[in-house]
Amino acid sequence: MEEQYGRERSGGYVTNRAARLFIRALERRLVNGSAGQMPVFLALSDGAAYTQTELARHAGVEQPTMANTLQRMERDELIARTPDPDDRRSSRVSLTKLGRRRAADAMEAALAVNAVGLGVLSATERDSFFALLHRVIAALEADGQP
Amino acid sequence: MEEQYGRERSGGYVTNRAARLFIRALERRLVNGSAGQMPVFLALSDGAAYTQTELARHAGVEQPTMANTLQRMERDELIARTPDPDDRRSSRVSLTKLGRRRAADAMEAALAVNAVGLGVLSATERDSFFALLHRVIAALEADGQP
DNA sequence: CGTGATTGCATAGCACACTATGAATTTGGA
DNA sequence: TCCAAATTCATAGTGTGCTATGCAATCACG
Repeated sequence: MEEQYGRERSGGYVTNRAARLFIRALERRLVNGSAGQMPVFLALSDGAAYTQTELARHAGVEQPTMANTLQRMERDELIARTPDPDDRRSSRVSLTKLGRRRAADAMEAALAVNAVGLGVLSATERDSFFALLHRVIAALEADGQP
Repeated sequence: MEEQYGRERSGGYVTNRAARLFIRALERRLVNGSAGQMPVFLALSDGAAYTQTELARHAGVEQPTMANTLQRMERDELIARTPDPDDRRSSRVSLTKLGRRRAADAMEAALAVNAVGLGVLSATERDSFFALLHRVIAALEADGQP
């Protein structure tokens, strides 16, 4: 018998559902700030300054997506851009004082959300969870390439 | 580029990344049509007619999200709405002939994407994958409730 | 029977993701 | 040197998701 295609056995459905629940759980814990800023906070919170392209690659999103996110974060005075002296096309992005505060809050919230979502799994199961997801991610990334 | 430990051990990051890769893999295989329509196709492809609220619940999205999706699908003549004779607030949504064709295409594409993404896992690992994700989803759903 | 609560849907406004495209700058090769 | 290719970023347009809110219809109960 053919495998019945159902929502509950669809990798796309379950990962999408889990991802949206993670995002909502995070945003409930953040009065100001939203989930798309997390990878930027993660990259910059140690004081480093990256270019937009580096941040996009680091976050695993396309460049225009990161451009929009940085525009909002600049509007909200979470980041600052300083022109790159060696390349006039480029800026180095770094956190403002406010940005560092928000980054610390966001990091704490992310830990709490992970505790809720993954806390129902044993340490061994958590390892399996990440290992399986990483393999699925690798397979899908390979599918996108020529 | 060295891996950032935090990102790779964040449930939100990995599920979000996997979900977006599933969506992109699906949409590459669909010339017309996009991923948000999948749950509607899935619910209606057996000829059933549901209300908007039922579809939203079935898809696991909020009502305004489904309202937008149905509006686009109606614009593209994939669905039709017939007024509910018993409740003048409500309509029953069903697939048009074009919608049924697109639903069949989408279902086939979804199976192909699952084969790519989950094909790297053994049957046992696939079972673990879904079981673990369902438990994480349940934990996060519980977090949202009072 | 009426009225307050609930339900079904629409709309507004935002965040964030994508593709496609273009402008400016830098790089590299003939 | 000089011009074509590559790189960096911005912008336009669309889809999908959310919360907040409002209106109309239905329901429930005193």
